[in-house]
Amino acid sequence: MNSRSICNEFLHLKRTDLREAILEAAQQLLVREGYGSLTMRHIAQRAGCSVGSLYLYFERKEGLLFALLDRAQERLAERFFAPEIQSITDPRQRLQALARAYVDFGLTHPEAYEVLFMLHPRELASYPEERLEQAYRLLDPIVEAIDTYVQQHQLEMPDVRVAAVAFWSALHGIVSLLLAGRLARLRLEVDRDALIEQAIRQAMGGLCQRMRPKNNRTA
Amino acid sequence: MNSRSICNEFLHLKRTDLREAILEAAQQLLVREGYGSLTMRHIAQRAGCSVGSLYLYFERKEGLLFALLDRAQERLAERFFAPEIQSITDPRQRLQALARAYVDFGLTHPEAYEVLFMLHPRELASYPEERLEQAYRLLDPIVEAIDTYVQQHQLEMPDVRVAAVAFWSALHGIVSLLLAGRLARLRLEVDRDALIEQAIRQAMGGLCQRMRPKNNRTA
Amino acid sequence: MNSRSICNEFLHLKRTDLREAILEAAQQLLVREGYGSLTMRHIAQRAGCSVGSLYLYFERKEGLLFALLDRAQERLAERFFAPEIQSITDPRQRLQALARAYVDFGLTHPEAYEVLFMLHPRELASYPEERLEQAYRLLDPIVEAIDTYVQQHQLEMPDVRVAAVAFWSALHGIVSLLLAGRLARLRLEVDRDALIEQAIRQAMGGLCQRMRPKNNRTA
Amino acid sequence: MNSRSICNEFLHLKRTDLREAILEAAQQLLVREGYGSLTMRHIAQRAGCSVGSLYLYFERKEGLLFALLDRAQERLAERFFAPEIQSITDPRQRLQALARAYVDFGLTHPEAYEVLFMLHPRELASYPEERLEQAYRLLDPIVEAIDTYVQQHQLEMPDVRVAAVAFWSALHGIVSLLLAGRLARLRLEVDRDALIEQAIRQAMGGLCQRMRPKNNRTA
DNA sequence: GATGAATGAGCGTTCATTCAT
DNA sequence: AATGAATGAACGCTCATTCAT
Repeated sequence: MNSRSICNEFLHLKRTDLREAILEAAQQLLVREGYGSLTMRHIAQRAGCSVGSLYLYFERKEGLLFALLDRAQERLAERFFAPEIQSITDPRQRLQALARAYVDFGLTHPEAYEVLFMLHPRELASYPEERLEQAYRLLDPIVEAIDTYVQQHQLEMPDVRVAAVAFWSALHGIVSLLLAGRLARLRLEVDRDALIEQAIRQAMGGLCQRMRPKNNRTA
Repeated sequence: MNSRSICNEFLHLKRTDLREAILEAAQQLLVREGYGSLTMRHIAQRAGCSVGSLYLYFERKEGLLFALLDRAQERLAERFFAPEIQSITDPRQRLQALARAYVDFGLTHPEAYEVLFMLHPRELASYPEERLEQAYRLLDPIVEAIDTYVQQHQLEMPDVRVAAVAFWSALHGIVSLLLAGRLARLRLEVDRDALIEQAIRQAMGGLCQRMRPKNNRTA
Repeated sequence: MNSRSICNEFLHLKRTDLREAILEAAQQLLVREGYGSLTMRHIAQRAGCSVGSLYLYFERKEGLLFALLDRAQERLAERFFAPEIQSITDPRQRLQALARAYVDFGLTHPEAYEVLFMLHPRELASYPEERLEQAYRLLDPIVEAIDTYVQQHQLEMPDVRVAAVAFWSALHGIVSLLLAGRLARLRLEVDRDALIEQAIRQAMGGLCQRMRPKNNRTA
Repeated sequence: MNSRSICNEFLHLKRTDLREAILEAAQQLLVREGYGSLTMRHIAQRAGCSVGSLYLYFERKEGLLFALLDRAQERLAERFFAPEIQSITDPRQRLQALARAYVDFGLTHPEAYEVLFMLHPRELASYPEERLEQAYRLLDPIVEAIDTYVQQHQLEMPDVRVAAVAFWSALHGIVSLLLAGRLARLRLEVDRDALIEQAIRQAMGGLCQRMRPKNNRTA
């Protein structure tokens, strides 16, 4: 072990700090200025380091984005597996809690959400397959909750995973529209929270519509 | 007579059609390569003309994007106001037809949908206000259909516009996830059409969940 | 003589008019927007014709500039050889009248002056030698007036042509500084006309300073 | 170690000197090829660096021009405040020395002169006001010298500042005509230096012409 | 005679990336 | 570990000029 290694160990905390600072800077820039303004120059400037330093921690810009994705995944996972939610036994309430957690996560961590679900896959073409699949495994809690819910209420449902994806897509719809600011111009009479609550209500309501199929389908 | 003229004759392309060719090229590029690759050089190359020619038909890149938006609006409007849908009298069936038309529009005209609903508003900052509001007025048929549906079925619903937006956001969710290719890796057991059908079913089912609110909300 | 020639004769006036309109447009643009903004597009737009039409009357942009030069020469010549000036017999008064005419010409026809004396020779590199020399022959009236003046007052003067050039350069100095707007910031207490009058006075005064060389040179 | 490093070592050029090399290149281009050819690409090529490197030292092209102006100002100031001139006590001789210094400065530093006094103000529209006024304050030594001269010789002169501007404009006239090469074709019998000397003589002679106004003005 | 569509070259500028120090 | 100087390629855009009609 030469002096450089020693130095590295000694500086270990600082090293990690700069890496984090870079990721934070990139995240902030992404959500504030948009992907088009997410340049290495700006990241370095906001992180308070030189451009070259970025390449000490990330091989290329793409790798930096991948790291952002990893972070975002972790944060969403923390939400989904939090004791507050896991301790809810009633499947409907747990599903509702998960839905709220998802939307809340998207709105309070727009940068993470944007990276996770709104960045075009093109930009992440070479994101390792395994890490990407891991991302979508975040849906498992929703699948499980729906499964339990369906079984308990004896609902008819051909494929619970399909229902879960449809449920998730409804949540993604409201989050992405809100994040993109597309609902601002609609001049709704209700505030944002009421809209969200209604969207969640409808998403959950959609899960049990199969109970009375006869009256509705051909009415 | 140079090679271009020959080519043009061969392709039966009048020069006036170059404007359309440019828009087509831009649309294809946008959906295939992403906004980041939507450069004037690429558009010109794909349209088979020089960069300068783009500026004969569009004042700036922004104007070209705006024209794309206008086209997309027209196409969606054609779908929504088609006789096949307008002739449906049953409000539920008409709503379902609108939902299917919306999703189908998004999937068969991904470039239009992407421009309309997935491009970041930042890129369209100077899109004329009136034309943008006109775009969102495309949602009116959905609002009306839901309104009729709710009244006919005597459903409780605090604000039909909010419900319509939530309904729309569910549709947008499934379309945007499909377009972004985010559902490809989930290895669902059903095909794409079944997933869409289920998503629409849940979105519609969500509209009538308020009929039995007491047992579910606080159970 | 075919029908085309007949047509040409018939339209002869119109043709000449367009040529004049182009030159006028170019002149106005040159003085209002500067050489950097003197583009064929702008000229055509202001002249109310198409870009291609410019090339019917001028082989290239350079040729158009040359024509501007020719016009400017003619205008200055008209001033210098006007009866009002030619009829002045007193050499000093004629010289003064010429000086005033020169400065007035520069200030009232800035576009012509700019083309004649302020455009960088680089831009006129291929201006035909003969036409350029003809331009500088415009100085002849000044030379003659000074010559008569010197002889009449029996002034000592080694080379009257050199004196004339120096005299002219003083006039050019004040005109070019005024045209370029460089004197605007000096916040002089006098108005423009007084400054011009003083400049002319000094230029003329400089011609007779050799009369009393002893007291001045070594004082 | 690539070829550039070798070249740099060979030329004993430190990297910090690149800024100077860029300014030198720009100066040469400006005077040799004209403002129209003063492009960032040409500057980079002549300076032996890439285009991007220009932007390491100057925020924009305009900033590069401003730096040129600053340099030119300094050089002229050095001339005017040189001990050789400041030590001259006789006001007439000092004025003559200043005039010679001015003309000599213009002819030996044509690039500086062109930037300072011949570039169209349009190109320098956003040059900071203070720095521009500082440029024109360079004329102060001339004003002072004339003032002293006038007082000592008890000349009549309504406004010494106006006289100074007229004096300066005479100098500017000869310098700008020489720099623009407009006098080359006149085929004068005297050489350039004699012409300059005569122009200065006339400019100075003009300052004392008010001594005998009565006989001349209305004759 | 007149047009307008078209182009290739070039403009100022910014980008992700490299590398000697 | 960290830097900052440097670059080639690409960006959106404008130019003078050509040419079939």
